Amino acid sequence: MASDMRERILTAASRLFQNNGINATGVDTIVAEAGIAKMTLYKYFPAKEDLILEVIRQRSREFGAWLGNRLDTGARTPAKKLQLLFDAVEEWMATPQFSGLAFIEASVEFPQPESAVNQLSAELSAEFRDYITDLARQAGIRAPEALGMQLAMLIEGAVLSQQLSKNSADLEYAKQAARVLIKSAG
Amino acid sequence: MASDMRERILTAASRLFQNNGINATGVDTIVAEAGIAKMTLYKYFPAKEDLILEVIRQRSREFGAWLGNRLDTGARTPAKKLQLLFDAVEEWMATPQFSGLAFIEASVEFPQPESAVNQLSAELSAEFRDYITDLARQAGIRAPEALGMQLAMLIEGAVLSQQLSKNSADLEYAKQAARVLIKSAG
DNA sequence: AACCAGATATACAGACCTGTCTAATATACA
DNA sequence: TGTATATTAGACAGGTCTGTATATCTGGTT
Repeated sequence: MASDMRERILTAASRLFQNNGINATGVDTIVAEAGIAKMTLYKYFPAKEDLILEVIRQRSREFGAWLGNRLDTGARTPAKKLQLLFDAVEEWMATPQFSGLAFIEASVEFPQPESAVNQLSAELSAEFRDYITDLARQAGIRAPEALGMQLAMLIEGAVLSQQLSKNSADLEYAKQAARVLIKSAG
Repeated sequence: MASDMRERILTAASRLFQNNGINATGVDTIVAEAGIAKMTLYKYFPAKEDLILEVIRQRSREFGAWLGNRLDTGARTPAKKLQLLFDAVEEWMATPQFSGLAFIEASVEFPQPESAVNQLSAELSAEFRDYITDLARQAGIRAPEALGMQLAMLIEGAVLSQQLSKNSADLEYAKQAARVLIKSAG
C-alpha cells in the first residue's frame, strides 16, 4: 500500500535521526534501514528536507497525542491533569520509543532562523508551551503563562538531562520541582 | 605567534559551529573564516574531531570562569551567590558572545555514547551540575543535590528557550521559578 | 493472457567532505 | 648574509553526499 511505504520511510528516518543525528544520516542509510529503493523515497519526499520536516511533525504529533490521551484518561479536572503532567512525562520517557523532543534536536542542528527546519521547530516549541499554559489556565492558576513556561523549560531541561546523564534520579527532582512550582503558583 | 594561530582557529570554529551547526561546518569554511591555510589548522588539530573537542572545552571553560567571577564579585556568602545565579545567567545570555551551552549542542549532534564528543559533553554537563550543587551545599541547602539538579535543568531549558523563541520574558519566568525553588529548598 | 502502475536495482553526475602533498613564500635568528 | 622554521596557496586523492536516469521486475486488474 502507498501509505505503508511512507510510514516505513518515516519510521526508519526517525530512528536514524535519533541515533546518529539528522545531518549525519545520509539518504542511502535511510533507504537501507527502511528496506526500500531510493527512488521510492524521492517519490514520497522530493527532497531530504521534506522528510526531515515530516519526521519532526510526526514525532511532535505523536507525543502530543500520547500526552493528551494520558492526561485525559488519568485525570478528570484540569487541576489534576496539571498535577499528572510530570508523571506522564516520566512514563513517556520510559517508553522504548522515547526519542527526545524532536523540535529541540532539530533546532540545534539547524540553528539558522531562515532555515525551514528551524522555523518549524520554533512553531512546535511554541505549541508545546501553549499547551501547558492552557492546562495551567484551565486549572485556574493565577499566572498561567508564567507557570506554563516554567514547566515547559523544566521538561525540556529534564529531557536533555536524561539523554546526557542517563540518571533517572533527575526526573524525580524535576517532578518535585514541578510540585513546588504548581503549589506556589496556586 | 604560535598560540595566536590556535586561538584564531578556535574563535572562527566556535562562531561557525554556533551559527551553522557542527556537522554542517566544513574544514574549508573554518580555514576561510580564520584567514589561515588549511595545513596550519591540521598542524594544531590533527583531525576535525580534535578541534571540535577543544572548542567545546574552551567554551565551557569560558562560561565557567565568567560565571565564577561574576558570582564572586557580586556576592559574599554562598547563599547570596545562589540567589545571584539566575541574574548572572541572564547577564551572560545578554552578552554578545553568548553562544548557548556548548555541551548541549554537541551532545545533540553527536548522540552516540561511544563518540568522544558525546563523552566530553556528558562530562562537562556533570561538571556544570556539580558546580551548582556545590553552591547549594555551601549555602546550607538541606537537599543540595536536588536543588542543584533542578536549577541546572531550569537553566538548560531556559537557554534552549531563548534560542528557540527569542522571547526574553522566558528568562524572567525562569528567575522567578529559581527563587521559588531556592526558598522552598531552604 | 495482456497490461500497467509501482517498486526495485544500479549506475551516475556533480558537489562537497576530510585529510595529504608539494612548492613557494615569509619570518626570525645566527 | 645564510639558514631553519612557520605559514601559505593550491592541487589532489578518496570517499560520501543528494538527487536523477534507466532498465528491470512484480503484482493486481481486466
